[in-house]
Amino acid sequence: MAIKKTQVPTLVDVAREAAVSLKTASRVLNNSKNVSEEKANAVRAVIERLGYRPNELARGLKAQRSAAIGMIVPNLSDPFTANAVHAVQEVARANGYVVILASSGGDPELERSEIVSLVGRQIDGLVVAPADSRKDSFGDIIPNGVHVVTFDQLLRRADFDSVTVTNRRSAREATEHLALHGYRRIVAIGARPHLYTCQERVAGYRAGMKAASLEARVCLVEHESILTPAWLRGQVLGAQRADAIFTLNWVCTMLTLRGLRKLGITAGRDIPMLSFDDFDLADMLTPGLSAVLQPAEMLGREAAMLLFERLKGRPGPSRSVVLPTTLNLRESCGCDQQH
Amino acid sequence: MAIKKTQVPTLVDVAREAAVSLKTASRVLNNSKNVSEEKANAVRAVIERLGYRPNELARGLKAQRSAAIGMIVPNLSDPFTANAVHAVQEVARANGYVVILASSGGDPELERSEIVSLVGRQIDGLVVAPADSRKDSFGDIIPNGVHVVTFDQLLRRADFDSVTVTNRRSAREATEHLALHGYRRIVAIGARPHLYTCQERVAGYRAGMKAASLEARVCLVEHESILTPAWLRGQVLGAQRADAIFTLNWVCTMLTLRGLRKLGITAGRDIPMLSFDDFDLADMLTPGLSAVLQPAEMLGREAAMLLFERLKGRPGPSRSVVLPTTLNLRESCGCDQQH
DNA sequence: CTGAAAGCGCTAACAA
DNA sequence: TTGTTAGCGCTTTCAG
Repeated sequence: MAIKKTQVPTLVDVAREAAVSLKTASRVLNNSKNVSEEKANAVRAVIERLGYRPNELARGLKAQRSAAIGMIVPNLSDPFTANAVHAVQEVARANGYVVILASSGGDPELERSEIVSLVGRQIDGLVVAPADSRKDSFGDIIPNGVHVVTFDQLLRRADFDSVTVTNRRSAREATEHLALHGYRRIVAIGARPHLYTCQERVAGYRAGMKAASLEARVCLVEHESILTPAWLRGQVLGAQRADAIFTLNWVCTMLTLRGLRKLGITAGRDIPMLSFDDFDLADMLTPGLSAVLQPAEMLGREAAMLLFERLKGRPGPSRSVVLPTTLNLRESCGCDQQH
Repeated sequence: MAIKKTQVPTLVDVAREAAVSLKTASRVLNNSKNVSEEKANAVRAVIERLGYRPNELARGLKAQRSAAIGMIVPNLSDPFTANAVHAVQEVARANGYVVILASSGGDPELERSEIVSLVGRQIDGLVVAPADSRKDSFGDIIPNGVHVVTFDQLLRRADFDSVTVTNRRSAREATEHLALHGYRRIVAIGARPHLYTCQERVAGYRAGMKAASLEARVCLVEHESILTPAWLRGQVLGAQRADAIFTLNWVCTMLTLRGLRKLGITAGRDIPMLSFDDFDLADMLTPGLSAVLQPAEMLGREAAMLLFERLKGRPGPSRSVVLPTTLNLRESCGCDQQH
C-alpha cells in the first residue's frame, strides 16, 4: 500500500506491490516473454494503480541510448524551417523518440556548442541544417554510433546522409523563365555566399543566364543585415539598372520586397521579381509573387526517415536524397496567370 | 594511456589517467572547492586530452533532474508560435537547459500523451500553450516538483504560472477602432470557441460593439477547416452583408483573406478588415492589413523566465503576466496611413 | 584535502 | 518461468 516516499513510484515499488521480483516487473514492462500471465497481470494492475512511468533517463543510461534525437536549425522564424521541424517531430514521435531542438542562428560556433550539449545528453541521432558548408565543422565532435543527417545544406567534406533540393536546376529553370520573358539585366540577390544552397543557386542562375546568352549579375551579401534599401538602390537600381530580380532565399526575398517598397517601388509591378522559396502569402501579394516552392515538410520527413533507418541498423555508405521543387508562377515575373 | 574500450571516455577513465580518485575528478568537473590546484590541473589536462564530456543522463539520474524542459505548442507553422519557441529556446540555453519540443496539433489527447512522454524523460519544467482551456486537462499527470508555465492560452482551473496578452482589451480597442470608421455590421470571425483566447477576444469584441451601440455578430467555427469560401459567403456576405471583418487569430485571417479572394473580393479594399495577430507580410499586402500585434518573442521569453525562477526555487502562489499588444493600423481598416 | 563505497532507476547476465 | 546480482556514469555522504 504505502509507497516509499511521497515521490514518484519506481519499478522497485511496483515489484514490491505486485509481490514479484524486480526483474519480473522489468520483463512485464518491456513485454518480454517468459512471464506467466498471472504475474504479468498483477504487475500491470499495480503499474496502473500507482500511475507508474518508467524513468527514461535510467533506461537510457543502462541501454546507452536516450530515445532522443537532436535537431539544429539556423532560424526558426523562417517558415521553411518551422515546417521542416514539424515534420521531423512527427516522424520522431511515430518512432517513440523525442526531439531536442536547438537553433544556431547561422553561427557555426554556436552550432558547435549546441551539438556538444546535445551529445552530452546522449542523443541517438542528429538532424541538422548546417550553418557553414565550407568545412566539416562538427564531424569531430560526433561520437561513434551517433548518426547524423544534414538537410537543406550539404556539407563539403562529410559522409553524412543528406536531404537537399535540386537547388541548381531549380535556380536555372527560374532564371530561364525570367529570360524567356525577355528580361536582359536579371540580377540575383543572395546572402551568406559560403552556404551550399547559395552557391548552387548562384551556379544555376549563371547557367541559366549563359544559356540565354545574358551576362550574369550576382549580388551577394555576407550577411542579411547588409541588404538595406540603400544597398538595393546602389546595387540593383544603380547605373545599369536591373530589369528583373531573382532573390535566392526567403530572407532575401523579404528584405528585397520591403526595401523596394521603401524606395517607392512595387516588386512585380515596377520591376519583375521571382523568389527562391515560396511562402504562405506570396499569392496574396499584389501582384502575386512567383516563387520556387521547396517541399519543406517532405525535406524534414525524409531527413528523419533516413536517420531512423540508420538507428534501426541500416548499414552502408551515406545516402543523398534530392527532392524536386515546384515553380509557382504568379504575376510578379510577368506572367499573367488567372487565379 | 589506454582507454578501456574504443568507447567515449568516462569520468573513471579521466580519474585513472590523472591518477586521482573518482571523487576528485568529479570535484574538478563541478568546480568544487577543496581540490589542490595541482590535481585540478592534472584532471583538467586529461579531460582536455581525452575530449571527455560528462554524461548528462547519468548526472540527471543521480541528481533527479535532467536540465531539460519540455515545450508543447499546437502549431509550429503559426509564426507566432515559432517565435515564441525560439525565445524559450534562447532563455533555456542561457540557463544551461535544453528544450524538448512537441506539438499537439491542438488536440488535447495528443497533448496529454506528449506530456506523459516528456514527464517520463524527467523534464524539470514545462512550457505549454494548452490545446483546451475548458478543464485542467493535464494537471493530474504532472508530478510533484515539475513546474508548469502556460502561455497564450489560460487554463480555467489550474494554478500554473501563466503569460498571456490583453486579449479582451485589445479586441475591444480594435473593434472600437472599426466602429469609429463608421462601420455598423462588423462581423467577428473566430475558431475553436473553447479556447481562452477566442472567448476573451469575442468578449472584447462584444464590449466594443456594445460601447458603439452596435449589434454584435459573432461567427465561430469549431475547427478552422470549416472556414471555407462557401462558409464565408453564407455567414459573412449573406443577407445582412457585413460591412467590416474582424478576424480573431492568424489562421482565421489567412483563411478569410484567401476565401475572400476566391470570391473575387479583396480584403481591405472591397470590405474593411482587421486581424488579431500580425505577421510578417501584413504590411506588404495591398492594401496593408491592419492588425493587432502580439509580442510573441516576449511571451516566450517571459514564460521561460517564470519557469526558471521556479526552477531556481522561487516559492509562492502562481503568477500571471499579462502583456500588451500593439494595434498596427495600416490601410485595410479604412485608415489612410502613409508608409 | 582526499578517497572508498553506496546508490539514482533500470536492464541483462547468470543461475536456480 | 523466475530471482539474484552486477553494473550504466555520475554525485555524494562519511571516514581518513
